[in-house]
Amino acid sequence: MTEPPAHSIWLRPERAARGPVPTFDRDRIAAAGVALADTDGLPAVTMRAVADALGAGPASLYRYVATRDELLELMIDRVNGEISYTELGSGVWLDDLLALARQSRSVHLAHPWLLDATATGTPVGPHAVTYLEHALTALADLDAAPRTKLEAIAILNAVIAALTRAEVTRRLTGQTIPQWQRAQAEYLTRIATAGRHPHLAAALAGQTPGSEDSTEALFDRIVTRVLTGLLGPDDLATPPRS
Amino acid sequence: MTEPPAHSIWLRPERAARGPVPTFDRDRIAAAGVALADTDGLPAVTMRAVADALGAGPASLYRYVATRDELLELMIDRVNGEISYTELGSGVWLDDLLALARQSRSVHLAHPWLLDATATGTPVGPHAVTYLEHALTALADLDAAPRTKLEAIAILNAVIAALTRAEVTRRLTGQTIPQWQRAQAEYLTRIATAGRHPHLAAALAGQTPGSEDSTEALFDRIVTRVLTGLLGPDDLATPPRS
DNA sequence: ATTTACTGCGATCGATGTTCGCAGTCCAGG
DNA sequence: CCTGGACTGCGAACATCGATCGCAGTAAAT
Repeated sequence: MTEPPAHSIWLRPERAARGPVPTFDRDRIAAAGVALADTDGLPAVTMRAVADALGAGPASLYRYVATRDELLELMIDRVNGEISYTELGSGVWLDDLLALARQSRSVHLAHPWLLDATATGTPVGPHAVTYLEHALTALADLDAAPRTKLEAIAILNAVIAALTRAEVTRRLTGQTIPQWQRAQAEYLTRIATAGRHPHLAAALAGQTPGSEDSTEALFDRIVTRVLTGLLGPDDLATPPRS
Repeated sequence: MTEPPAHSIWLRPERAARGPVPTFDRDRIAAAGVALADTDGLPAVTMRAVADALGAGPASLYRYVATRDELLELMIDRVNGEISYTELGSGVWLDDLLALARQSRSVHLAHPWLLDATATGTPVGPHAVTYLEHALTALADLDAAPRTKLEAIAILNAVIAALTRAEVTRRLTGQTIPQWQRAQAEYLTRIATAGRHPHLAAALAGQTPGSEDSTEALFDRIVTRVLTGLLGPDDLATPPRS
């Protein structure tokens, strides 16, 4: 009766009661995975690669992790631990959430693979729970249903992800690596100028690549507007329709 | 000198000038992939599965598609073609974008795998361009920079995806399929009630599972608030900070 | 000391994306 | 009408990946 632990990895004890002392631990494994992903991207994080980055055999990892997705969960939670909460506690919920968003953004920029890793609806690890708790703390004085607050936080995270993804791809576009971005741009302009898409053509033509806003300022502005739209007073939600 | 076409699939001609008439075409392949994904999920869409759903050999697909990701692009574009634009043209940009968002939502609900397929920053196909054009048309009379409009649309799409993902997982939670949702809920409540997370505990306790709003009404309300926050008048963005 | 439970891991399985080469098919140009 | 070149379908195979199995060694519990 060796019922396998169908639980989440966070509910499973890290060390067993009996048996030899393990050579590694979850932290070292997660660190190795993060290092690999940071330098060579998510696809480079294979079980074998992580294993012999640790100097272990290919099958040894399965003593610590039930599946590759659990390894990704460890990695995600590890970089979520890099978030700092020292700038919170301003007393203004919008400022606190903005600080939180900035922290999340910088983590995503430092670990671009995080965007792909969290893209599939991944369960939340301990550090994500800490993040959630701080966000709810920031909203404690706000008069809104808990459900509304949780939804606002979820949407904030989605917006952060979208903005950061655009930023990452924009950063890579200037470099040498990518191929499909060129193809997409060529395709877009070709389609737009081939008639039948006048507004798109105008929008693409109206792009002024130089003299952009500071990326941080733009990020702040958009996050601010989304948050005020979501959590601001009710009369903002029924605007100039008239 | 058989330089392979490094272009996007949308820039590549579907049929060759010479040679035998192909047995299949991109539409049929995309349809087969969509059918497979609809019934058994995205992982079921393997090259072999699609091939012999079509009655073809495993390697024949590569005459139509350079890689599996291109097959996914075909599938994505195909379901994007299910979007209807008949309810647009109200003259009020918010109503038009809301109608667009509703259409996008229903497509995502009809094809849940779309969430995972578009999660990785995928290039846009012809039908996505049509979608973009309609969104820009709705915003034509609005006084804002093209860049702002494009960003607002991108964020709207991200919000739609987040809301729809929550809806899909909520729908599956009631059923038999998933395992990790239970584990996650158990983990969340255990963590929250184990102290150190008072606001989370309060928020989870404050959930009233019965008497929820209509999902459509909630969707409309959130999308409306996000859009007015993003594209509404400027004085909304500097709120009760006082 | 014996039992029990765990660890590291070589070998291996099954599945998947993709490539190669060949035989057959169809169109363009003469 | 014919012929050459280009394309098609596809069986076979390759590389790689996630995951499993079983065994020898080790540490704690009894």
